[in-house]
Amino acid sequence: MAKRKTGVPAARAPTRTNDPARTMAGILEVATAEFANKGLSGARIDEIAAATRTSKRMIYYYFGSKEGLYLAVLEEAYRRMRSIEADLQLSDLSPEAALRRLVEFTFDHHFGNQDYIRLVMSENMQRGEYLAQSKIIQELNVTAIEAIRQLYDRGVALGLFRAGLDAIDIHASISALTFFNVSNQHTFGLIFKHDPAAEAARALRRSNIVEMIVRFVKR
Amino acid sequence: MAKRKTGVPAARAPTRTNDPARTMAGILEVATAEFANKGLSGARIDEIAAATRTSKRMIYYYFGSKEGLYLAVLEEAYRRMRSIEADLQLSDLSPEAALRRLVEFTFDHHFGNQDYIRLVMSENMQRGEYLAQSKIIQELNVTAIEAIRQLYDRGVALGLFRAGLDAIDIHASISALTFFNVSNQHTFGLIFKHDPAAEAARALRRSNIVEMIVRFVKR
DNA sequence: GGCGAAATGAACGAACCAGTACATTTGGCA
DNA sequence: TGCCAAATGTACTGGTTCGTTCATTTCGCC
Repeated sequence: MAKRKTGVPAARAPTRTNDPARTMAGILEVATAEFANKGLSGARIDEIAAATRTSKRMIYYYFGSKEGLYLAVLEEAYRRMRSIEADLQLSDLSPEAALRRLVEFTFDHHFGNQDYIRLVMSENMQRGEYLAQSKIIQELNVTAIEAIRQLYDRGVALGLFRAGLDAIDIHASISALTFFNVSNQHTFGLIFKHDPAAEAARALRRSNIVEMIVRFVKR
Repeated sequence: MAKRKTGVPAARAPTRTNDPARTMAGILEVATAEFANKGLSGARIDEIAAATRTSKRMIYYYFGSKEGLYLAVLEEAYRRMRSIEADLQLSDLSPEAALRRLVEFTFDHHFGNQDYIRLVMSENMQRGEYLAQSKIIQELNVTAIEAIRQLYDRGVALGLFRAGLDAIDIHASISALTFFNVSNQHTFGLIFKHDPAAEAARALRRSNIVEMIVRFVKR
């Protein structure tokens, strides 16, 4: 108002710059943290907007609704997850080494991406309602299964693993053990307080989980 | 108004009956379902009140606030959980049989009490904030650990189990595998759809979990 | 049989919150 | 260089939701 008005370019006044991609990315980043922290119903659009460089208006402009934003956050989180676990070179290793590596990776990855864990928890509280709406996610974690199937089949062929197991079932066990370690840390830790040297406790837990999976598949 | 007024007892008109215990129990029951379904922030006090024989006024009269009601629900759920798992006669069985029985029981119990699972999920979304406020819960699941410790020590003494394991760690594994089976059923089932003969799949999953735990502790 | 505390009912209010109406600016392109 | 669609800012609104106020009824007890 005071700066413009005349034909003068106003010496590059603090003027707005259109940058849709940046705006959307910024919204998604803030929204991811908010939804991960408070869940779908606990999250507040106003708080997301306030933490953004832009305004609430833009959230609705790009994502349509709170649910639309939530779904976009969910999809992005799954997509990121998949792309990371894609470049895990397992075929070079022996079946058992590959399995150990996979479990260790999953454990560390879950521990290091608690926002993702909490988003999945949240989505399970919604009974998968929003994930079901997503087309792109359906085919996602099939790759995770493929990695297990391949290493498992190799192990069976070499006589190292016992036959008759299901790759999905193995995946379920790995996920359960590593996911729970993060998802239920608060209630579990509260009842059985053992945080002194949490670092050491976690390392021990990690190796026990690896051991449990390996023992399950070996003959 | 029309019924009373005169000294006539009005032939036992549909008159109110004070029954605090019943009122509180009714509120708790409805609230448990609501909080389990929608979580703390998703739950609606008005909906709880509507589903009750009584009114919203009574919820605040007895529980003070939404959070107070939530905490009461949480405590009651944990208490119920503990009382059920208390009468599991494990000392009569061999260590391995006892362990199998404990895992099977936990699996079935988690599957059969999904409200409890969802309340625990919800509480973990709140980072254990409310559970931490509860005095009575702190000492609760210590009994669950004791059961494991006893059967494990017996197994080690008999040379059946390998030494050096931690009862809390074993408990964590059992909980993780059985809890996840319910808590993440929606996202997991969505990605790897395998519901045909869900009954059979669940039985298989159950026996695999038992097998995994047993293989972990045996020499 | 009546007194007072406990228990209950009905309606209301104030804050909160998702979503929108209106107005403006930016920037690619003809 | 001017036009128009895309992008953005500001202020508001209508419904929802926790919690309360005011009034009444029940019932144990003296």
